[in-house]
Amino acid sequence: MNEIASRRESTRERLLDLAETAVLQKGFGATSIEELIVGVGISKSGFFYHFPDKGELAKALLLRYIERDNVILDDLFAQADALNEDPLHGFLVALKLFADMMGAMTEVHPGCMVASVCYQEHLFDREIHALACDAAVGWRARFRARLDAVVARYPPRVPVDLDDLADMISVMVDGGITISRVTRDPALMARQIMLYRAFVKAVFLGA
Amino acid sequence: MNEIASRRESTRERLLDLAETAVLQKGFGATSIEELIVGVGISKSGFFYHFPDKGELAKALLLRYIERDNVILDDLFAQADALNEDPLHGFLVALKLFADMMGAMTEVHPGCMVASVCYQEHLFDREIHALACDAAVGWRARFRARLDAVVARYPPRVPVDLDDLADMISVMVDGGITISRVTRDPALMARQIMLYRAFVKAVFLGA
DNA sequence: TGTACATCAGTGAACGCGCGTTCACTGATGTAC
DNA sequence: TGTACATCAGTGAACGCGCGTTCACTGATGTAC
Repeated sequence: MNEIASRRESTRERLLDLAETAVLQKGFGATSIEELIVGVGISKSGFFYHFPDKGELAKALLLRYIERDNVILDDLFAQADALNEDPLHGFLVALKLFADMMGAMTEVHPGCMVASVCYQEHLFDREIHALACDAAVGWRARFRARLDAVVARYPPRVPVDLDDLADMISVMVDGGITISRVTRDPALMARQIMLYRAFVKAVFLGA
Repeated sequence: MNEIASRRESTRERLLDLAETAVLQKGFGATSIEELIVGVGISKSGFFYHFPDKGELAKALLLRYIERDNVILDDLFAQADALNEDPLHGFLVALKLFADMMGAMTEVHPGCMVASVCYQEHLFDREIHALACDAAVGWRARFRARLDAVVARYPPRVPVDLDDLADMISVMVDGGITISRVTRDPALMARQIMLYRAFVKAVFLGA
């Protein structure tokens, strides 16, 4: 917390920063320790001082990603709730804010860390997979809680399982990332989130 | 087309088969030529007789995957159309058939080849990326054509862009694969497709 | 029908490179007494 | 305040392994005349 530490980010953090962008762009396997240490300006042994092995880097990366993601979502919902009393309208506002946030990313959307780590590699131990699974279940619980509040006031007009509807947002985000990367259309993501929002609206308010 | 050729699959085809399952499970980078030739029972040089380099394997894999995918979708729509005159009901039946097909896969869903190739690797040249992009645009066109037919008879009750709604199915499939893998719930995929179906229904028939 | 040549579907040995990992060591800063 | 020791944040050299790739060669089958 002293001046020096806050002004210059710790080497470990810089390694994670660099690794994050690289992994999101080309995957974990294709990201070499070499490129990270060159970027940060330390020797290879320096890397192994911070991480016992490459798997530990993956774990740290995933952990940090999930934590940050949760902070972002907390902020977003807090913002939406500040503007709204009604649970449905709060949820819809949050989705709009989320879509805007995604739309603000001008570059082609980078990957989702959870998908990046889980898509490709069986390499990883179950510890890492469990981490990713917990994250997905956490998202489900978060959105499910919101939907429970909505459903208490707005009886759904379309029969839907609320867990599935909660999962759907994760599905849209991960799928949106993939399709927006493949088509090189960064705006696609935001439009898809808005479609999800339209669906939620139709379910609880009718078409 | 002679007896021998049809009875015993060609070595090249067996290489592609093996590579496909491996790549879908752990990604292209993590799939080694070594494991493929061991599985097929040829020498390493035998592999390079069939593919000039590993990139050419990726291209062949992607091409075959996209072709097969199109055949499956053609069949599925043909089946649905045989049962139905109305474009909307035909589309809804096709989506149900699609969800059933996905649900029938008991194992955890393997990846999508397009995502597998595009997610991780910047390694690949633009030729491969162009292939994947064409596939995505092809899916959009396919579903868009269906939606155009629907819209002619059923004015949408929710304002949606038809290209976005067409893309949404690709988004749901790719996202569904990721989330179903992470949560190890193979049935998740089918349920998400059914949610998409519910959305389409709500858009054109109302909630 | 026999011979000459071409193509197909590989083999086997060798290669160089980069990657993740190890290990003994070091110079600067912090803490105890 | 000075000395002794401990911890932190690395360095530098070496390693072995597996990977993709190359190249000269081969044995079986197909085709021309």
